[in-house]
Amino acid sequence: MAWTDERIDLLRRLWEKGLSASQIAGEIGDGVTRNAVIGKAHRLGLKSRPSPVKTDSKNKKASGKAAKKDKNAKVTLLDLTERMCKWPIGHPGDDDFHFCGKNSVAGMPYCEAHCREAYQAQQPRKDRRPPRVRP
DNA sequence: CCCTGATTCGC
DNA sequence: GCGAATCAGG
Repeated sequence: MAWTDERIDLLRRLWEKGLSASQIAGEIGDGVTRNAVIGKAHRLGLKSRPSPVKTDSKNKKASGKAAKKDKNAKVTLLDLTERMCKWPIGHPGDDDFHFCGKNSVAGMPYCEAHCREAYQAQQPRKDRRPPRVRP
């Protein structure tokens, strides 16, 4: 398969749209793996941060008109599932208190972004290059 | 075990 | 240029 302009364009859109590499790969199909997507994306000079899943707390900019989703769709504690980010938004007791609700990383209480938030930004990997052992 | 993107490196 | 394998991390 070749990266035609169309595909590249699609990749760009989806990537910037916030879809995960695996999602994009699945979207394109045709044997494209997430690695291929990431590889290409990287090559294209698209983002380069450690697993970003945008902390989109900020509502999207409404270009003129926006087909708003459920404005009252707040993720409450009761809406949380095992795989949802339990990052609190607002203060407990507050009327606006809700949760991030994004897909959380398996085993983690938060989504990747918030996990990283909870801990610390990833340290620059300076020395990482153990020679791969391959015949 | 699920997943994320990053990087390397033979092709 | 491509992407599988690998890495690093949660």
